Amino acid sequence: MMGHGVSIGEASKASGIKVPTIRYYEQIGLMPETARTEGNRRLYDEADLQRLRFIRHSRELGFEVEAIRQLLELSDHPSRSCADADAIARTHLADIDHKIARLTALREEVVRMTDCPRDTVAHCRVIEVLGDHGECLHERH
Amino acid sequence: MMGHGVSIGEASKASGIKVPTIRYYEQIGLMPETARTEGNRRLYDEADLQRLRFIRHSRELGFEVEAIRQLLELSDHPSRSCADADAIARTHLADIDHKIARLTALREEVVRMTDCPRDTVAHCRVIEVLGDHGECLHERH
DNA sequence: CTTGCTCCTCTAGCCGCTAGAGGAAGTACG
DNA sequence: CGTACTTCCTCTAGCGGCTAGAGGAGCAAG
Repeated sequence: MMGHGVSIGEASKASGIKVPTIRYYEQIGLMPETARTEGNRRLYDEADLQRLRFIRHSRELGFEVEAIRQLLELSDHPSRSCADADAIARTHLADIDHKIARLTALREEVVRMTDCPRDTVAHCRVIEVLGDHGECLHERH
Repeated sequence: MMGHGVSIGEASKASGIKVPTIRYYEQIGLMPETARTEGNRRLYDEADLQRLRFIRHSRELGFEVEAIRQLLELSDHPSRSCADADAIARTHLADIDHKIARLTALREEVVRMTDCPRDTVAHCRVIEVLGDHGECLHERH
Protein backbone atom coordinates (compact mmCIF):
# COMPACT_ATOMS: atom_id res chain seq x y z
CA MET A 1 0.00 0.00 0.00
CA MET A 2 1.37 3.40 -0.96
CA GLY A 3 1.71 6.19 1.57
CA HIS A 4 -0.72 8.75 0.20
CA GLY A 5 -3.44 7.43 -2.05
CA VAL A 6 -5.72 4.46 -2.52
CA SER A 7 -6.27 2.17 -5.49
CA ILE A 8 -9.07 2.63 -7.99
CA GLY A 9 -10.86 -0.33 -6.43
CA GLU A 10 -10.87 1.32 -3.03
CA ALA A 11 -11.83 4.64 -4.59
CA SER A 12 -14.71 2.80 -6.18
CA LYS A 13 -15.89 1.43 -2.84
CA ALA A 14 -15.44 4.77 -1.15
CA SER A 15 -17.41 6.68 -3.79
CA GLY A 16 -19.91 4.10 -4.95
CA ILE A 17 -18.83 4.59 -8.56
CA LYS A 18 -17.81 1.51 -10.50
CA VAL A 19 -14.19 1.11 -11.50
CA PRO A 20 -14.70 1.38 -15.27
CA THR A 21 -16.90 4.42 -14.73
CA ILE A 22 -14.15 6.15 -12.76
CA ARG A 23 -11.75 5.51 -15.60
CA TYR A 24 -14.37 6.80 -18.00
CA TYR A 25 -14.69 10.01 -15.98
CA GLU A 26 -10.96 10.48 -16.24
CA GLN A 27 -11.12 9.87 -19.97
CA ILE A 28 -13.75 12.53 -20.54
CA GLY A 29 -11.90 14.95 -18.28
CA LEU A 30 -14.41 15.03 -15.45
CA MET A 31 -11.72 13.63 -13.18
CA PRO A 32 -8.12 14.79 -13.50
CA GLU A 33 -5.34 12.38 -14.35
CA THR A 34 -4.33 11.14 -10.95
CA ALA A 35 -0.92 10.17 -9.63
CA ARG A 36 0.34 6.70 -10.50
CA THR A 37 2.39 4.08 -8.71
CA GLU A 38 5.65 2.81 -10.17
CA GLY A 39 3.63 -0.05 -11.61
CA ASN A 40 1.37 2.47 -13.42
CA ARG A 41 -1.66 2.08 -11.16
CA ARG A 42 -3.85 5.03 -10.35
CA LEU A 43 -3.65 6.56 -6.87
CA TYR A 44 -6.54 8.53 -5.39
CA ASP A 45 -6.01 10.99 -2.58
CA GLU A 46 -8.64 12.56 -0.33
CA ALA A 47 -9.34 15.42 -2.75
CA ASP A 48 -9.91 12.92 -5.56
CA LEU A 49 -12.31 10.93 -3.40
CA GLN A 50 -14.19 14.10 -2.48
CA ARG A 51 -14.47 14.93 -6.17
CA LEU A 52 -15.76 11.44 -6.95
CA ARG A 53 -18.41 11.73 -4.24
CA PHE A 54 -19.42 15.12 -5.63
CA ILE A 55 -19.80 13.62 -9.08
CA ARG A 56 -21.74 10.64 -7.84
CA HIS A 57 -24.13 12.71 -5.86
CA SER A 58 -24.67 15.08 -8.76
CA ARG A 59 -25.38 12.17 -11.11
CA GLU A 60 -27.79 10.67 -8.61
CA LEU A 61 -29.62 13.95 -8.58
CA GLY A 62 -29.82 13.77 -12.35
CA PHE A 63 -27.33 16.46 -13.33
CA GLU A 64 -25.81 15.91 -16.75
CA VAL A 65 -22.08 15.48 -17.09
CA GLU A 66 -21.73 18.86 -18.75
CA ALA A 67 -23.49 20.54 -15.82
CA ILE A 68 -21.32 18.66 -13.35
CA ARG A 69 -18.27 19.84 -15.21
CA GLN A 70 -19.40 23.43 -14.63
CA LEU A 71 -20.31 22.79 -11.02
CA LEU A 72 -16.91 21.25 -10.34
CA GLU A 73 -15.22 24.20 -11.98
CA LEU A 74 -17.19 26.47 -9.68
CA SER A 75 -16.43 24.47 -6.58
CA ASP A 76 -12.74 24.71 -7.44
CA HIS A 77 -13.06 28.51 -7.11
CA PRO A 78 -14.84 29.16 -3.82
CA SER A 79 -14.53 32.94 -4.03
CA ARG A 80 -16.68 33.22 -7.14
CA SER A 81 -20.31 34.21 -7.04
CA CYS A 82 -22.72 31.48 -6.22
CA ALA A 83 -25.20 32.73 -8.82
CA ASP A 84 -23.88 30.46 -11.56
CA ALA A 85 -24.25 27.35 -9.46
CA ASP A 86 -27.71 28.43 -8.52
CA ALA A 87 -28.61 28.99 -12.16
CA ILE A 88 -27.43 25.51 -13.11
CA ALA A 89 -29.51 23.99 -10.32
CA ARG A 90 -32.57 26.01 -11.34
CA THR A 91 -32.21 24.96 -14.95
CA HIS A 92 -32.04 21.38 -13.81
CA LEU A 93 -35.09 21.89 -11.64
CA ALA A 94 -37.04 23.22 -14.61
CA ASP A 95 -35.93 20.18 -16.56
CA ILE A 96 -37.15 17.86 -13.83
CA ASP A 97 -40.49 19.64 -13.69
CA HIS A 98 -40.82 19.30 -17.42
CA LYS A 99 -40.17 15.57 -17.26
CA ILE A 100 -42.60 15.07 -14.41
CA ALA A 101 -45.30 16.95 -16.29
CA ARG A 102 -44.76 14.88 -19.38
CA LEU A 103 -44.73 11.60 -17.51
CA THR A 104 -47.88 12.55 -15.63
CA ALA A 105 -49.66 13.22 -18.90
CA LEU A 106 -48.44 9.92 -20.33
CA ARG A 107 -49.58 8.17 -17.21
CA GLU A 108 -53.11 9.43 -17.76
CA GLU A 109 -53.21 8.08 -21.27
CA VAL A 110 -51.76 4.72 -20.32
CA VAL A 111 -54.14 4.37 -17.37
CA ARG A 112 -57.02 5.15 -19.64
CA MET A 113 -56.12 2.38 -22.00
CA THR A 114 -55.41 -0.27 -19.41
CA ASP A 115 -58.95 -0.55 -18.11
CA CYS A 116 -59.67 -2.97 -20.88
CA PRO A 117 -62.67 -5.34 -20.90
CA ARG A 118 -60.78 -8.65 -21.10
CA ASP A 119 -61.47 -9.93 -24.55
CA THR A 120 -59.63 -10.54 -27.80
CA VAL A 121 -57.12 -8.18 -29.33
CA ALA A 122 -59.78 -7.21 -31.83
CA HIS A 123 -61.60 -5.33 -29.07
CA CYS A 124 -58.61 -4.42 -26.95
CA ARG A 125 -58.46 -0.85 -25.78
CA VAL A 126 -54.67 -0.90 -25.62
CA ILE A 127 -54.25 -1.82 -29.26
CA GLU A 128 -57.11 0.38 -30.35
CA VAL A 129 -55.85 3.48 -28.58
CA LEU A 130 -52.30 3.01 -29.82
CA GLY A 131 -53.56 2.79 -33.36
CA ASP A 132 -55.73 5.87 -33.21
CA HIS A 133 -54.38 9.07 -31.81
CA GLY A 134 -57.86 10.57 -31.98
CA GLU A 135 -58.72 8.62 -28.83
CA CYS A 136 -56.33 10.67 -26.79
CA LEU A 137 -56.97 13.34 -24.24
CA HIS A 138 -54.08 15.48 -25.32
CA GLU A 139 -53.30 16.48 -28.86
CA ARG A 140 -49.54 16.70 -28.23
CA HIS A 141 -47.74 14.14 -26.15
CA MET B 1 -46.72 9.10 -58.68
CA MET B 2 -47.30 5.36 -58.39
CA GLY B 3 -50.78 3.93 -58.21
CA HIS B 4 -50.66 2.21 -54.84
CA GLY B 5 -48.25 3.68 -52.36
CA VAL B 6 -46.62 6.92 -51.33
CA SER B 7 -42.97 7.91 -51.01
CA ILE B 8 -41.07 7.81 -47.76
CA GLY B 9 -41.24 11.60 -47.61
CA GLU B 10 -45.02 11.53 -47.75
CA ALA B 11 -45.13 8.66 -45.28
CA SER B 12 -43.02 10.81 -43.02
CA LYS B 13 -45.46 13.71 -43.25
CA ALA B 14 -48.43 11.42 -42.79
CA SER B 15 -46.99 9.74 -39.71
CA GLY B 16 -44.94 12.50 -38.15
CA ILE B 17 -41.86 10.25 -38.11
CA LYS B 18 -38.71 11.58 -39.73
CA VAL B 19 -37.48 9.96 -42.91
CA PRO B 20 -34.23 8.53 -41.47
CA THR B 21 -36.15 7.20 -38.49
CA ILE B 22 -38.55 5.34 -40.77
CA ARG B 23 -35.60 3.74 -42.52
CA TYR B 24 -34.16 2.94 -39.12
CA TYR B 25 -37.40 1.22 -38.09
CA GLU B 26 -37.20 -0.88 -41.22
CA GLN B 27 -33.58 -1.74 -40.45
CA ILE B 28 -34.38 -2.98 -36.96
CA GLY B 29 -37.39 -4.90 -38.24
CA LEU B 30 -40.08 -2.80 -36.61
CA MET B 31 -41.38 -1.97 -40.06
CA PRO B 32 -41.46 -4.62 -42.78
CA GLU B 33 -39.49 -4.18 -45.98
CA THR B 34 -41.95 -2.32 -48.15
CA ALA B 35 -42.55 -2.52 -51.87
CA ARG B 36 -40.20 -0.55 -54.12
CA THR B 37 -40.55 1.38 -57.35
CA GLU B 38 -38.53 0.45 -60.42
CA GLY B 39 -36.08 3.11 -59.32
CA ASN B 40 -35.65 1.36 -55.96
CA ARG B 41 -37.64 3.85 -53.89
CA ARG B 42 -39.76 2.70 -51.00
CA LEU B 43 -43.53 2.67 -51.40
CA TYR B 44 -45.86 2.88 -48.41
CA ASP B 45 -49.46 1.67 -48.62
CA GLU B 46 -52.28 2.38 -46.19
CA ALA B 47 -51.39 -0.54 -43.91
CA ASP B 48 -47.81 0.69 -43.70
CA LEU B 49 -48.98 4.17 -42.78
CA GLN B 50 -51.27 2.75 -40.12
CA ARG B 51 -48.35 0.82 -38.71
CA LEU B 52 -46.18 3.93 -38.68
CA ARG B 53 -48.86 5.86 -36.81
CA PHE B 54 -49.15 3.03 -34.32
CA ILE B 55 -45.42 3.10 -33.75
CA ARG B 56 -45.29 6.85 -33.41
CA HIS B 57 -48.12 6.95 -30.94
CA SER B 58 -46.58 4.17 -28.91
CA ARG B 59 -43.22 5.95 -28.81
CA GLU B 60 -44.91 9.18 -27.78
CA LEU B 61 -46.47 7.30 -24.91
CA GLY B 62 -43.00 6.12 -23.95
CA PHE B 63 -43.21 2.45 -24.95
CA GLU B 64 -39.85 0.95 -25.75
CA VAL B 65 -39.18 -0.45 -29.17
CA GLU B 66 -39.16 -3.99 -27.82
CA ALA B 67 -42.61 -3.48 -26.28
CA ILE B 68 -43.88 -1.98 -29.52
CA ARG B 69 -42.60 -4.97 -31.39
CA GLN B 70 -44.74 -7.19 -29.16
CA LEU B 71 -47.75 -4.91 -29.40
CA LEU B 72 -47.53 -4.87 -33.19
CA GLU B 73 -47.27 -8.63 -33.23
CA LEU B 74 -50.44 -8.76 -31.13
CA SER B 75 -52.30 -6.27 -33.29
CA ASP B 76 -51.46 -8.43 -36.30
CA HIS B 77 -53.45 -11.24 -34.67
CA PRO B 78 -56.79 -9.75 -33.58
CA SER B 79 -58.24 -13.05 -32.41
CA ARG B 80 -55.70 -13.52 -29.64
CA SER B 81 -56.38 -12.71 -26.06
CA CYS B 82 -56.03 -9.11 -25.09
CA ALA B 83 -54.35 -10.03 -21.81
CA ASP B 84 -50.83 -9.79 -23.21
CA ALA B 85 -51.35 -6.29 -24.52
CA ASP B 86 -52.84 -5.31 -21.24
CA ALA B 87 -49.85 -6.75 -19.37
CA ILE B 88 -47.42 -4.78 -21.51
CA ALA B 89 -49.33 -1.58 -20.86
CA ARG B 90 -49.47 -2.28 -17.14
CA THR B 91 -45.76 -2.94 -17.00
CA HIS B 92 -45.20 0.33 -18.77
CA LEU B 93 -47.50 2.08 -16.33
CA ALA B 94 -45.50 0.73 -13.39
CA ASP B 95 -42.37 1.97 -15.10
CA ILE B 96 -43.84 5.44 -15.52
CA ASP B 97 -44.90 5.52 -11.88
CA HIS B 98 -41.42 4.52 -10.85
CA LYS B 99 -39.89 7.33 -12.88
CA ILE B 100 -42.33 9.90 -11.54
CA ALA B 101 -41.58 8.84 -7.98
CA ARG B 102 -37.88 9.12 -8.53
CA LEU B 103 -38.11 12.48 -10.24
CA THR B 104 -40.36 13.80 -7.49
CA ALA B 105 -37.79 12.81 -4.87
CA LEU B 106 -35.00 14.42 -6.88
CA ARG B 107 -37.08 17.52 -7.26
CA GLU B 108 -37.31 17.86 -3.50
CA GLU B 109 -33.57 17.68 -3.10
CA VAL B 110 -32.88 20.13 -5.88
CA VAL B 111 -35.49 22.57 -4.60
CA ARG B 112 -33.93 22.35 -1.17
CA MET B 113 -30.56 23.32 -2.48
CA THR B 114 -31.68 26.15 -4.74
CA ASP B 115 -32.87 28.44 -1.98
CA CYS B 116 -29.36 29.70 -1.61
CA PRO B 117 -28.45 32.94 0.19
CA ARG B 118 -26.74 34.72 -2.71
CA ASP B 119 -23.09 34.78 -1.78
CA THR B 120 -19.83 33.24 -2.92
CA VAL B 121 -19.37 29.63 -3.93
CA ALA B 122 -17.68 29.07 -0.58
CA HIS B 123 -21.06 29.38 1.13
CA CYS B 124 -23.23 28.12 -1.72
CA ARG B 125 -25.83 25.56 -0.75
CA VAL B 126 -25.79 24.01 -4.20
CA ILE B 127 -22.10 23.20 -4.08
CA GLU B 128 -22.22 22.25 -0.43
CA VAL B 129 -25.10 19.84 -0.78
CA LEU B 130 -23.61 18.19 -3.85
CA GLY B 131 -20.39 17.59 -1.99
CA ASP B 132 -21.98 16.09 1.07
CA HIS B 133 -24.58 13.40 0.75
CA GLY B 134 -25.25 13.65 4.49
CA GLU B 135 -27.25 16.80 3.81
CA CYS B 136 -29.87 14.84 1.95
CA LEU B 137 -33.38 13.94 2.92
CA HIS B 138 -33.20 10.49 1.41
CA GLU B 139 -30.43 8.01 1.92
CA ARG B 140 -30.92 6.42 -1.48
CA HIS B 141 -31.58 8.44 -4.58
C1' DC C 1 -30.65 20.02 -70.47
C1' DT C 2 -29.93 21.68 -66.37
C1' DT C 3 -31.39 22.82 -61.80
C1' DG C 4 -32.92 21.34 -57.58
C1' DC C 5 -35.31 18.28 -54.90
C1' DT C 6 -35.95 13.71 -53.02
C1' DC C 7 -34.32 9.46 -52.56
C1' DC C 8 -30.73 5.62 -51.99
C1' DT C 9 -26.86 3.19 -49.04
C1' DC C 10 -23.35 3.38 -45.78
C1' DT C 11 -20.81 4.92 -41.86
C1' DA C 12 -20.16 7.45 -37.69
C1' DG C 13 -21.73 10.09 -33.79
C1' DC C 14 -24.72 11.33 -29.59
C1' DC C 15 -25.04 10.16 -23.94
C1' DG C 16 -23.38 7.72 -20.05
C1' DC C 17 -21.90 4.17 -19.33
C1' DT C 18 -20.92 -1.30 -19.52
C1' DA C 19 -18.62 -5.48 -21.13
C1' DG C 20 -14.95 -8.00 -22.77
C1' DA C 21 -10.22 -9.15 -24.64
C1' DG C 22 -5.55 -9.69 -23.65
C1' DG C 23 -1.93 -8.72 -20.73
C1' DA C 24 0.91 -6.88 -16.56
C1' DA C 25 1.43 -6.18 -11.68
C1' DG C 26 0.62 -7.09 -7.01
C1' DT C 27 -0.69 -10.36 -2.99
C1' DA C 28 -1.33 -14.78 -0.36
C1' DC C 29 -0.01 -19.12 0.54
C1' DG C 30 2.72 -23.47 0.36
C1' DC D 1 10.86 -19.21 -4.57
C1' DG D 2 6.91 -20.63 -7.40
C1' DT D 3 2.23 -20.50 -8.33
C1' DA D 4 -2.42 -19.24 -8.10
C1' DC D 5 -5.61 -15.55 -7.56
C1' DT D 6 -7.01 -10.96 -7.75
C1' DT D 7 -6.68 -6.39 -9.25
C1' DC D 8 -5.18 -3.48 -12.34
C1' DC D 9 -3.86 -1.69 -17.14
C1' DT D 10 -5.27 -0.29 -22.18
C1' DC D 11 -8.11 -0.80 -25.97
C1' DT D 12 -12.23 -1.64 -28.58
C1' DA D 13 -17.08 -2.42 -29.15
C1' DG D 14 -21.82 -2.38 -27.66
C1' DC D 15 -26.39 -0.63 -25.50
C1' DG D 16 -31.08 2.35 -27.09
C1' DG D 17 -33.08 5.26 -30.23
C1' DC D 18 -32.12 7.80 -33.06
C1' DT D 19 -29.49 11.82 -35.96
C1' DA D 20 -26.13 13.64 -39.24
C1' DG D 21 -23.41 13.50 -43.12
C1' DA D 22 -20.96 11.65 -47.34
C1' DG D 23 -21.42 10.43 -51.95
C1' DG D 24 -24.30 9.19 -55.47
C1' DA D 25 -28.74 8.19 -58.33
C1' DG D 26 -33.56 9.27 -59.77
C1' DC D 27 -36.99 12.28 -61.16
C1' DA D 28 -40.06 16.46 -62.08
C1' DA D 29 -40.23 21.31 -63.56
C1' DG D 30 -38.67 25.09 -66.33
